[in-house]
Amino acid sequence: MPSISKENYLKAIFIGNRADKKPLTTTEIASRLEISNAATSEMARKLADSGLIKYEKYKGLRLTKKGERIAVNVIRRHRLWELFLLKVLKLNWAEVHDEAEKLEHISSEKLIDKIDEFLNYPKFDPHGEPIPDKNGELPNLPKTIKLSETEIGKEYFVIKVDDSSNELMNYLTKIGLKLYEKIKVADKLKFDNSVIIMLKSKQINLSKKVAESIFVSESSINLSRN
Amino acid sequence: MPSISKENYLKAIFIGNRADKKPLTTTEIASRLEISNAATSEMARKLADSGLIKYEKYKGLRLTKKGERIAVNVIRRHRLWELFLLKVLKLNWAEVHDEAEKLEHISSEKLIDKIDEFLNYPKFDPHGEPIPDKNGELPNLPKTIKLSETEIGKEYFVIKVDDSSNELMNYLTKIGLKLYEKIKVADKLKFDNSVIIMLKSKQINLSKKVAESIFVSESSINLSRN
DNA sequence: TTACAAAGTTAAGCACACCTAAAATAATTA
DNA sequence: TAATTATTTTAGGTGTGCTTAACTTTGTAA
Repeated sequence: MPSISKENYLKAIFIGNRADKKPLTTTEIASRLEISNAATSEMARKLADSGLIKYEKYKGLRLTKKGERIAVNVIRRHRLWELFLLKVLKLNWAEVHDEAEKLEHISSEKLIDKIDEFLNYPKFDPHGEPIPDKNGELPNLPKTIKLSETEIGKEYFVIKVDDSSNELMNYLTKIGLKLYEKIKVADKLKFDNSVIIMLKSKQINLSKKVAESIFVSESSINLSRN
Repeated sequence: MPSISKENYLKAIFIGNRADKKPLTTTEIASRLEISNAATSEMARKLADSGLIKYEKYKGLRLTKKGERIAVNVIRRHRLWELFLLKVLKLNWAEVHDEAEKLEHISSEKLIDKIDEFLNYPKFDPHGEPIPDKNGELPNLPKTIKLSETEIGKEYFVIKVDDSSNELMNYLTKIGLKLYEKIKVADKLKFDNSVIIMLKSKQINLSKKVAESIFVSESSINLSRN
């Protein structure tokens, strides 16, 4: 079982993973984890020694199958805790992330499975990110586009929101925009690139920045696993 | 905020605290935490430096008010988590303790308060140990005696059980003996010092060892805080 | 194609929390 | 009381994960 620190490196590598599969640089990992380059170089060597990543000096690094399994498991633990803390224990957005960040490293497999069961095997976390199952399988996600890139007049389902800002989550909660809801794009203003949507006959104007943080799909998704 | 390690020392000192209030020895703490004497001596110095314990070399140590506040808070976190894991997430006795042992150190005040609220401000953990409230106040406990020291023919309420053995907890669960239940001492056998009790018209023979691990009172207790 | 800036690695050192072994102190017994 | 034994502390050392500073490699612009 890798240390908390090692789990965080593996998770950062998994999440930072690029679409083109090119190796990540140690610098990218360092900046993501907010530690020095030096620490990352050193850790890269250790992780490579234990077969968790593939690493060539000056060339970057990528997860091995073994490392990926661990990373996916950490992400499973994180996302289940986030959902649990928000829905069951009613923590707010700001608290949920930080708390899950700690809990993900110290929860036994058994505890996580119990939480999974309690929540009835959810497929998505509160931001719409997929929750890997016990075997590391991710649920299918429909293809999503940014709300800012939608077509006027069409209907969409809200599938995912950027999880990096609690401010955004609070705002969306306040205006009543929830995941999986159907919306209609009423208009898009050239002037400021804001998007006007219809949500249950209510008209809402979303700024460019907000519209770029909301991911929608033309098809809805099946939420439960069984 | 003290480190996990420091919290464990403070907790061990609080729990090991003697009735006569005499200072504990570093050796006692070391054995409780299963670490070397040397480590404990060193830590005693550090804790004394930060004003969490009073420590005189070769003379033993005791908590200061400040140290006690922290210890009680750790115990609050532990006992709330134990109850939560057992009742809500249905972990078994063996898992509950180890898990709580980790969770108690990384849970924010806010999270603990939410758990407290979810459980409706319980006064006792699953072993019958009192749960300190947010201010560190412990609920009143009735005077208890060991089941092995009761009088034949009298009725008692089960108040507390020794929390050091999961085996015992499993056994009590199996025979259906729960906390707060009323029992009648039917007989006590001189032969093997076992105790025969009536539990809801069912007769159960408890061995000397079991009877010494169960604490009872003649009066029942008020379970909820409000 | 070279030379130099940016990116990345190694080296040396620190804090923490532990260890074993040796030294110091306290307690016990002759 | 002195000697012996038991307890407790100090000294020196280890592994982890971080730091800054110095060095090496890589990529780019002249």
